[in-house]
Order: sequence, then structure tokens, then C-alpha cells
Amino acid sequence: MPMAATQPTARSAPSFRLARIAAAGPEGTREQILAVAARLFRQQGYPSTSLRQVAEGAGIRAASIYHHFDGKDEIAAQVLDAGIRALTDSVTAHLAQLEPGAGARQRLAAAIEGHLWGMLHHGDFTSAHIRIYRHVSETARRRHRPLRSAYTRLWDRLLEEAADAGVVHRDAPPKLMRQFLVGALNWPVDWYDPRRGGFDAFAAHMTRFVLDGLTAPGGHA
Amino acid sequence: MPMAATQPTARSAPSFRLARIAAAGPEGTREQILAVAARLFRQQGYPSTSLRQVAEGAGIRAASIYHHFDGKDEIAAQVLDAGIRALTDSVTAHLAQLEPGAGARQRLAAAIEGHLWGMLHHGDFTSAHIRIYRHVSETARRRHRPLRSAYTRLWDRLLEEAADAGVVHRDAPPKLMRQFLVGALNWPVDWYDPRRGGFDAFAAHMTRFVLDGLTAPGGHA
DNA sequence: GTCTATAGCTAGATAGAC
DNA sequence: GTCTATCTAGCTATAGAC
Repeated sequence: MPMAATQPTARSAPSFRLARIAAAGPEGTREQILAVAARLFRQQGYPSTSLRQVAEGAGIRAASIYHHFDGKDEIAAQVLDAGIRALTDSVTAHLAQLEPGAGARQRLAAAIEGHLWGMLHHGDFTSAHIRIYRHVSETARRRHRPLRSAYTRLWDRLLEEAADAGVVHRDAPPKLMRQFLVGALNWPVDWYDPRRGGFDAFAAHMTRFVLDGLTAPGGHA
Repeated sequence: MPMAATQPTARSAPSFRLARIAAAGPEGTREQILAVAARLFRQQGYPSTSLRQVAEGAGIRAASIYHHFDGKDEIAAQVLDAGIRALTDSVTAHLAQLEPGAGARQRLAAAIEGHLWGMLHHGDFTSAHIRIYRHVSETARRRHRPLRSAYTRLWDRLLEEAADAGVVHRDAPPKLMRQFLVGALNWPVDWYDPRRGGFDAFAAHMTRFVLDGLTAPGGHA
């Protein structure tokens, strides 16, 4: 093996070495690009994040990104996809943990906790739906839309179930209820840090807020 | 008056005339710049909106903006200020319309309607707090912060009153309640158009959602 | 108070060596 | 699969005429 000593050295030490910021991150270069991009999109927004910054965080040069992605827009679309997948997986898992005969309110509460859990524990990807969705190209949004719509329908079904069981109102437009519910649950990604602990208590408060409101039980003054 | 015929003509018809898009807008050039900027910031986001676009909407050239504002950042700060002022005025006005002996729940409900009304009827300015706040410079945010904090304190006082009256919970952190409440009320600016009518019914639904939740009165299944 | 012209910079994307 | 080098285009902001 004549080149065994030189080639690996040349690969791992180019003319000047870039800092590999994303320590303990995902394995492949492709996944690392996605993770760094998601974090920067969250912190700085989509238009303010340059591919040069993303590349630096992944330990490569900007031009190398184009070997893995068609361009900035495709990265955004895949970040959006990953966010919805994290939410869907978390909600599904929380629902699956219920006893088979759980009631409609219990199912709704489990889904709410699931959404909050996914939202806050994969915040770099899920916050993209709030921060960058409007800023990506129409092409990227169109590609991503089916996944997003499926998640919306999941919530519409849960609310319909709950209305059938008499657990939630029937006299408000179903779409309005879903928009209020998911909107209220998305907000905490802006200010709540799940690593500070207390997630269970936080989720319990939020669940009661959206299901029973802010008023005290007997407090209709 | 030797130059009477040429000078006015030269002023009102430069080499090529720019379209004055903001029809029926505010009077002064300065106000027109602010209104156009707010609308574009809302539609495209702050970093994606160029001063050339703002200038075109106001019927002038980009360089002329600097006669009225120090730069892009100062425009953003003034848009943010105008948004908070619109909210504060609307909430204050709705509270002032109550009978003197109105209860804590009625006061809370009036404030909620006031926030929604201001939010939706001055959406170009109020949405700035969601869309552009994170993207303006730290200097601009610092200048704007006192106004924003005062509005937050207004809500904290209203919730404290309501808790004292036994109308809202005492067993959830007050700050969490305020964050949930204002967050849930901010969301509709993304999708609700007050010009389509039905604002009163919409506000009534939202008020019940945040105060009493989504559940039906006897529906604790 | 608005203009033309442009300085100084940074962006996304591509070409082609290795 | 990553690099260096560069193209084209757009941005904010400034200078100075009128």
C-alpha cells in the first residue's frame, strides 16, 4: 500500500482546517449539513443564513454542499420534512402508549403531549415550520406540502373523534379549533427550553390550558 | 419667473416615473415609507425586503429613504413601535368601553377582543413582532424594548387582577399563563383576514377557547 | 427632498482540478 | 467528495449634483 500514509493525511488536513462545530452530531456529511442548517435557520432565519456558514459548521467548503444537495432550497425542504416527521412520530408514539380503551379526552391529551414533546425536543427542525416556511421557494413548499397536510389531517381526525364523543365543542368551526390548538402548542418552541427540566409539569399545564382554559373551575364571575 | 415652467416639470417627471403603488395610503413620504415597509416585511420577511422595493412602493428612489430614516434598521424599529402602540391603544379602548363595575372576567374578555382587534386590523405592523423582531439588530431591539415590556406588564396586571378575583387559576405559573394567552392570540394574524367579516363571532370563539378551553361544558370524559 | 452614480460587500451557484 | 477560484447579481449605504 504505497499511498497509505499520504492520502489519508491529505484528506484530513487540507490547506487550512475548518472547525468542526457540530460536535457529537449526526454521522454522515449529509446529515451534518442538515443539522447545522436547521440550527442556523432557527437562530438566524432562512435568508440570513449563508451556505458558507452552514459549510463551516459542517467542516467543509460551501461548494461541497452541492454534491449533497441541489441548493439552499432543497436543504430547507428537507429540514421541513424532518420537522413534520418528528412531530408525527412523537404524536403517534404517545397515542400508542395509551391503554386500548382510552377515552377521547385521554387521546387528545396524549396527542397534545406528543406534539409538545416532539416540538421541543427537535426544536431546530420543528421551529422551521414557524421561522422559515414562508421564506422558502414555492417549489420547495409544494414538494413538502403532502407531509404537512397529512399531519394537519391527523389533528382534524382527533378533534372529530373528540367532538363525536362529546368531549369538545360542536358549535365552533372545526378548522378554527384546530388552528387555535396547534397554534397555541407551537408557540412554546420560541421560549421554552426542555433541557431545563420540568417538561411533564409544563405539558400538563399546557394541556389544561387548551382543553379547559385559563379560568378556575368555579370562576365564571 | 423665468424657470417657473421648467422646474416643476423637472421635479414631477424625472427621467422615468416610478409607479406609486401605495394608493390611498398615508399622507407624508415618511409615513408612506413606513406603511410600505411594514407590508413588505410582513409578506417577505425583513432580510428579504430591500430598500429598493420599499422605495419603489413609496414612489421614490432608495437613496431618498436616507433623508427620512437613518437606515433599514431604524425603519424596522419604528414599525415595531407602531405595532405595539396599535395593540396598546386597542386594548385600552376596549377596556374603557366597559361599564365601571365590570367583573374581572369581563375585563379579561374585553382585553382579549382588544388585542385581537388591534392585531388583525393593523396586521402589517403587529405581525412585525412575530416575523421581523428576531431579525432586526440588537440596537433596534433595545430601543424598542421598553414599549414592548410595558405591553407585557399590562397583561400581567390583567391576569393578576383576574387571579385575585378567583377567575383564573392560581396553580400555574403566572408568566406561563401570559405566554400561553398572548401566544395563542397572536397566531391568527397568520391566517385570519378581518376584511372577510365575521370578526365578532371569531373573537367570541377565541375568547372562549382561551378562557374555557376546547372542551364541551359537561364533557370531561 | 429627490436624484444619479457608485463604493464596498456578500450571496448562491458553477467550473474544473485533484 | 472536497477543494480553489470565480461569475453574476443583489444588497446597504454614501457622495454630491440639482
